[in-house]
Amino acid sequence: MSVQGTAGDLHGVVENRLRQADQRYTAGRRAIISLLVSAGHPVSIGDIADRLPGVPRSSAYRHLTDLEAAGIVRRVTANDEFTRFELAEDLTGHHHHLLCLSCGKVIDVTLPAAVEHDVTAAIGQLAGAESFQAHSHRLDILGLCADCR
Amino acid sequence: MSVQGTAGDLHGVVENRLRQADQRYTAGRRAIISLLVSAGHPVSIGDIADRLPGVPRSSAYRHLTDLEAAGIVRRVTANDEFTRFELAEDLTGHHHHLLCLSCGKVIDVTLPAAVEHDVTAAIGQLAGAESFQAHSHRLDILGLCADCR
DNA sequence: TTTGCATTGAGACCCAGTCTCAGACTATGT
DNA sequence: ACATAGTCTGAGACTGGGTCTCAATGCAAA
Repeated sequence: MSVQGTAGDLHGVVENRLRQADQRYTAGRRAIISLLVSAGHPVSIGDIADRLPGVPRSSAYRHLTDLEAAGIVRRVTANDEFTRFELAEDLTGHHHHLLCLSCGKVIDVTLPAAVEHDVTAAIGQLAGAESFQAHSHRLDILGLCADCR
Repeated sequence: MSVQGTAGDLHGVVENRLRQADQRYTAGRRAIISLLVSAGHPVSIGDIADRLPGVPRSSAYRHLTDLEAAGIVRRVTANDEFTRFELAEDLTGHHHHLLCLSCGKVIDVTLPAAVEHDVTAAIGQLAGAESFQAHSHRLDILGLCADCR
């Protein structure tokens, strides 16, 4: 289901999606995508400011908003932390998060396929009962990471 | 597992928990708890300001922070919306949320017990593999409510 | 009633995130 | 090569949710 392969493939996919949204794959956007890929976990605006000092804050927000609208990145909101961003699920595969309540660290994890399947089926039923149109779901596990426990 | 019963029981439980945290169950806090109980769904600061005009914003935040620290209320963060608050799970029972991406509405739902059990077991395994100490989990279903779809 | 401590209201303050606008860049037509 | 139109970018002002401070008040125990 997910689009995986070399980094070159991924940049091509990103470029195509931006094209479909009438947008260009410029240096600033490429820098942010490369950062998200190399990080391998959700990244905050602060991380981006640290690692990409040449990209101003307003541009970073704009890029991320545009990339989100084009279905390339996704927002991750921890409990009361600031927003983080990661590559969209269809570029990386469906997964969930371990969120450390102490340091804010985010670790990606994947449920066993059978459990994920049951959850998805249950969500379909619950949503149907409320006439709710479900687009996606997120399962976040809150606790303390190995460093903070 | 959940502490349920009459409203009187609940206020007693709240009072005891505050006592254990060396805090009093004062009029402002009681007003907020009553609002959370009567609302029956997560409530935003804006809702509190509307329904409890006598409670200033700074006091409302302080009360909610204190109540959260005492394990009486819980924060619910929608995708990029502002924070909402609800009674802690052990006062209302474990449940999950349908979050409307358009209007921000939150609907409480409960997974079938068998699915919930499998999810909890899977979380235990995933957390263990990462040396992560899991305290709780949240499953949010994102989409459009009946009014917005 | 006094003393000590928790609680409260009012408002200044902070800062993540948004908005605006002028200038730079890029693609395409001539 | 030049012009033109439209997109993209940087800089900074602005917004508003959330926090912090501090003086005043309320409550409990002696």
